[in-house]
Amino acid sequence: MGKTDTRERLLDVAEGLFADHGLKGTSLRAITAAAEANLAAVNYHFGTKEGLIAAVFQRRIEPMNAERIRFLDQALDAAAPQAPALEDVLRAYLAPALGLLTSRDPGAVHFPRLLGRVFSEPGEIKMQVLSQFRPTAERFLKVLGQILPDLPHPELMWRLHFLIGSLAHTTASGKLISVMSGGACDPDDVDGLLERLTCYAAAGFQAPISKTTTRKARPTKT
Amino acid sequence: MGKTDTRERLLDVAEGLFADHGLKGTSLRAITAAAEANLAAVNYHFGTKEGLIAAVFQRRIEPMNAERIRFLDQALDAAAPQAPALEDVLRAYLAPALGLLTSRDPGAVHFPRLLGRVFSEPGEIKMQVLSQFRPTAERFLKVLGQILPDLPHPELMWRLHFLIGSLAHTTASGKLISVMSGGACDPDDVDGLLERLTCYAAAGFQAPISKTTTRKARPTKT
DNA sequence: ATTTAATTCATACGTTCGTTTGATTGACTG
DNA sequence: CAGTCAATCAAACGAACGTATGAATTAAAT
Repeated sequence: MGKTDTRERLLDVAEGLFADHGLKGTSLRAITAAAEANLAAVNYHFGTKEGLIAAVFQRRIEPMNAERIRFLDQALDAAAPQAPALEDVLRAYLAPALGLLTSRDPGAVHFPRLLGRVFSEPGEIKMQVLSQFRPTAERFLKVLGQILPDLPHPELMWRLHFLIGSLAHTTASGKLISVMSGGACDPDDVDGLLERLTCYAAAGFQAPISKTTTRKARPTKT
Repeated sequence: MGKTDTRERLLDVAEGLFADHGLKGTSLRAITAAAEANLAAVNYHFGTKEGLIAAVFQRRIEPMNAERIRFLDQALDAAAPQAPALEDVLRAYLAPALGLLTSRDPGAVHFPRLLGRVFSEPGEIKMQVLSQFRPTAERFLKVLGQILPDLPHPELMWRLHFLIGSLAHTTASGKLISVMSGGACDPDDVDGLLERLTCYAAAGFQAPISKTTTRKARPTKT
């Protein structure tokens, strides 16, 4: 009793350690020790370290994609036959990622941190993870394009890119903003964070396109 | 002739390799081999691997801070005695980071990528690097606070945090958006990127504060 | 109760890592 | 010329890494 499956314990522990110390920075010995399992357990259950990494991501990404789509459909249904509010679409995208931060699932708390980190990992893993997000992102882009019909498609992609950056940075850097702000900003207030980011990004998405790409765009050098 | 100082060559090579493969993922042997130097050269010139890492960051951060302050003062002077435009202040913050992407300095091209990565590195190094950005950030926060007097200070910090996330993600993930957009978005158009991000963030900073933190903020569960 | 399959275990292998050492070089100084 | 000092070099060190192996253990099935 109590002692869950070894395989699951390894995933939980690895999730946290990967988020804290990076993929290369976390040894199988550290993982198996923290999970109170034998060193060979990882290779037995996942074949190789890369297999473990892939399993850690796979376990969370699919449910997260599903929840995003579900929230999006919810917003679409609620507003039908009209288009949903921009804020609601953005919330549908952000909430599943931020929601993990308050999850009761052990290990899930660390996943957003790990996810924010993967964007700056070497090519192989990054691309493999990111490809799993693409179909969901494209569904959102389609809806966003209908809400903002005047925005050219590449511009829309850039802005979603910016939003994902804000999200990733916020989840990956943890209590950093708390330190930088001297405690004035509370990163544990997930609901508040969701509102803040939604409202910030909604304004950004609605910004008029800058037509002056060729003006004295850059502050003068020297 | 030609062959520059070993110390400098090590810094240039390390900068690129760190950006590509991470700090833990880059061995001293890979660095010294690429720099055509002896393995012991790193320990001779920098004491330890951490010393090299610190030197790599230190070389770029101070000039970058100086340039940000210079651009900010430039904007302040140009608008005096009135407050500068929000866009110009944001540009002053973003331009020095993005400008490195088109620098002729060998290695400088890779630094923004490396910088975007450091936010998701383990505590020690992250805090050390970030503390060097703090004084500059506070100067910008002061000016931004004057331009947006109705925005509470924590809210302003959050929005700068979001902006830094967008910046870091854009520089760290390199050609990712090009792949995801099927080539529709060109990450090498640095001037365009600066304008895009400036205009997106300016709108975000000006967004009205969401008063409804307690409303049905989150899409309903289950 | 005996067999069978799945899991855990201690142990070891071959690499690669960061760091250290002591000799060697080369240029400048007295 | 002899002497000094900073820089480079080949070689080696112990530690930590991912992985493999075969025996020991457990649980399920016959």
